[in-house]
Amino acid sequence: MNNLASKYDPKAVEEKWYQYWLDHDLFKSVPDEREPYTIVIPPPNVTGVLHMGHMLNNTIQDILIRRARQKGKNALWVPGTDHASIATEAKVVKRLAEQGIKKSDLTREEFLKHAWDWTHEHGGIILQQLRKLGASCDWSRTAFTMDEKRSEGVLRVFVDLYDKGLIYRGLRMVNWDPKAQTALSNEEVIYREENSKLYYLKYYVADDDLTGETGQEGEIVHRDEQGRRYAVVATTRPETIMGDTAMCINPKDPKNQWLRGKKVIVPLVNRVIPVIEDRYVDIEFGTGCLKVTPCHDPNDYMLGKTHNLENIDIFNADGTVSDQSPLYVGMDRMEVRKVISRDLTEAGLMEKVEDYVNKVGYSERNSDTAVEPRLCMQWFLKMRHFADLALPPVMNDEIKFFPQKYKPTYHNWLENIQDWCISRQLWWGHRIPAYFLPAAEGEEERYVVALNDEEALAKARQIPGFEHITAEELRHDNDALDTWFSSWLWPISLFDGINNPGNDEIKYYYPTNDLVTAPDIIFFWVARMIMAGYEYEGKMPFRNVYFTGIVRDKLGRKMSKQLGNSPDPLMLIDKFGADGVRMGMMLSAPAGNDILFDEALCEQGRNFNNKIWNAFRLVNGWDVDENLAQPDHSRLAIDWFQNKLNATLAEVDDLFNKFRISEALMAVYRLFWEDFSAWYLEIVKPAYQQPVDAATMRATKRFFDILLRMLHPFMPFITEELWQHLAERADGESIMYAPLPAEQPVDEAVLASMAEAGAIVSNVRNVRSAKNIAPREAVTLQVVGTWANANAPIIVKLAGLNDIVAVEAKDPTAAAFIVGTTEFAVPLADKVNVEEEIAKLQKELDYARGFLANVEKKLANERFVANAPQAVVAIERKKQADALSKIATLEESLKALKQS
RNA sequence: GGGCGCUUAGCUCAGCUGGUUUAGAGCACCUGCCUUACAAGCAGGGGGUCGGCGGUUCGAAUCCGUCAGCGCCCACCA
Repeated sequence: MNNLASKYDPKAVEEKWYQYWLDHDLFKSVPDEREPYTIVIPPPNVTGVLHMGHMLNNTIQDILIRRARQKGKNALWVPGTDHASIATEAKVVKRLAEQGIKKSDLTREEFLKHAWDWTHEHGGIILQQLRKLGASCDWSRTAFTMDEKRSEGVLRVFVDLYDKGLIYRGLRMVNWDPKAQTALSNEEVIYREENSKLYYLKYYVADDDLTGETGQEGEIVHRDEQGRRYAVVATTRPETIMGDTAMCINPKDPKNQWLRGKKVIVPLVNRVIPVIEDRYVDIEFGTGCLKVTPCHDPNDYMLGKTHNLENIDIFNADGTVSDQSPLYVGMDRMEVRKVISRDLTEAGLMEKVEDYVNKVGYSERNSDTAVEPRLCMQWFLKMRHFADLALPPVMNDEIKFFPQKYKPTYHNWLENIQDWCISRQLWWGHRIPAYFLPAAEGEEERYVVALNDEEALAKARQIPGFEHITAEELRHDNDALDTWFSSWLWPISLFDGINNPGNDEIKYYYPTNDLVTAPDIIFFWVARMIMAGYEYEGKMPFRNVYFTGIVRDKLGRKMSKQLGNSPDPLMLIDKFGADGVRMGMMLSAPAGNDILFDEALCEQGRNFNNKIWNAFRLVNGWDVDENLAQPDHSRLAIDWFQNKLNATLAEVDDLFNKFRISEALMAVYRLFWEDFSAWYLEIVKPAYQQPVDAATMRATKRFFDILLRMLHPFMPFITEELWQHLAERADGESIMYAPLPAEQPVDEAVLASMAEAGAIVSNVRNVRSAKNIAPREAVTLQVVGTWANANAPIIVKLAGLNDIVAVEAKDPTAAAFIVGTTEFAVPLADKVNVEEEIAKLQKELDYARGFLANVEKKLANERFVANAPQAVVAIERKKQADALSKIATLEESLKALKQS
């Protein structure tokens, strides 16, 4: 009857259909008269490998884009990759090191050659992996943040913002990554709580005459055995004392009044430094004495500026001690901490060491490297202007965030925004288009900012005194731009909107519709895209932002290589099929929460595929008899399922509009498994080897078609595979473009009637189950009193009845149950167990009485009757009447049973 | 220190502006079934009083307050 295997085999169909879609350019989009629907992919690192976060994120995007196609939109999903400067450069440096090559031995050009080689070697693997998932991106548009167009756009934007006065160069305390040896933005620093130590160091008073008394009331003066006085400073970073140029106390601190105007000696270093006073110092913390190291702490830097302190930079770029320091030159900062702690102790200059928990900043890209505050010249973008552009549209929901809870976070960040350090001391990236003019030692650096060498030269020659400067004399800035300085242009640059403003593509596709991304890049990327969008297009870059959760394991732990709890997505696809994995992702992804991923969910997805597959096998195997009349139960089932389908279509639509995609999937899942397979198909299914009538077959295939369309965004492969068997189609056609039916009204009465019929069927099955009555053994259903349900033929078929008969009083040896207010009974002859029946009915009676008591309590409350809406009171009265009737029925049944 | 969010069956979550029979779903669990679409399955079943306390109300899982626990984001206390 059927040549399809009894199990669905994803491997046999996935590659075939993906190739089919590619061969027929079905993911391709060009502007036309249809309404556009656009998504730009959050570009993964070009040399990255697919992980579970990508799986989730891209599954959602694919679902949205496929659904948009079904809705008749011109759907475009643009793919691409990100050059990820720090991460990629780090990988290249590491690889070179393995070959015995040091970056510092290479020229910029040589290094970049290696980097491009690496990129071409590993680049785009991740995009290949996305195809396995079924991602329907328009691959002909694949972009790279460092390809020609995107690079040109970045430079144009830099020049433009410089010309607008929004970019400046300055000496600032920045976050320095000593491993990558580059500056970082504030956002690239991750603070982690750490168990460290608080070291209490002795700073002796210089030229102490030893005459000072113990001090005034409230003063705390330390003395050693010789009577020499010293101050105690608490610090977590004793290795920076070589850079100390002052000690600071709060002028109002009673403990330390005696130190005012004194000078103290830096331990080991023996440098004499002044005691300064500043209200910045917290009297309560430690001893109230703060060591001031202006070059190695942002706050100390501020103090240094205010109090005109000397700056001693004791660290090199790689975190080793510089020759500015009198001690430990060349030693690594972390090593120094250990050594100096010992040396201080041995010298008797350590008062004590305490355990202390504090937060230490780490580089986001080199997570094992503590960030070092460092004073250096960098490029910055003024952010106030951009914050003012980007805040209102989100706060007033022109751009909607899903879930909404990220709005305050966004607001808070923009309110307190600081200038963005955009320069990186890296080669892999967009080279900063600034050109320095020759300058004498000590003279202030002068530069021009221009798109290319020629323009730079022309600009330079306009500067008085430089009319005859040559290209060779101009020095191109060696630094690259922060990666995010290109990513923030993504929704514009993908359509060449920077280089070629107002072109047809940008006009058609921009603003894009939905952005799907993880919340951890809300500042790095989302906020900045909004800024660039308004600056360069005057419009939002996207209408909705859907923040996915972080993918965790089922115990709620973050996925990590160390824990080994991060499954390989491709292995999962191999095991469960792409559709199964997609479903597994979505089943675990409630909107707005972290997702707890469990392989069992992929298994559930695979099982569902199998369910669909087998339902299809069933229908596919039916023979049609054109002359056969349609049975009543089939006609009724079709009417019911049509209504159920309409209701679910509306429900799914609503859920999608709210980005409740998991719930939408669950609605379709239940519709297919419960309503369609367990009920509808069981009703219309002909007896073994019997044909089905033509009308029922037509309706069933039509339902199947619509169900496949509804499922397609979630499970593109199996739906395409089965769809081809349902209808004749031309080469190049695809379920991907098969529209969903328009909204249709739902007849609630039909649904209610079937619900009642279903309850009756379940009750009879329950009796069968309890009494061990074989499915084939027909039973009779008695109805006590008057009752009517149009779906009686369905009940007869599904409950395996030979008849439904109305009776005045039920058979005394029957198993009884109540649905609604009507009592039903299945005569059992000798099988009845009177005791059990009594117990069962008694339980129901107790429940009904309790229920009634509740209702009557309400109705007895005059204020309820007076104040509650009429409708609510009416409902309560109906409940009361129903309960009374049910109780009467039960009491009568019990009485009869007990007499028998 | 500031801000946000969460706490409903064993697990993961719905339950929107308070009242559609004394709370729903999926999974898990229990019982019985290899009933020719599917054991990756079928049928049936048990299970929560909605974190604690107090308040508003005729009526609260749903609103307010408070306490407890959990989580996230931001912030220069060395």
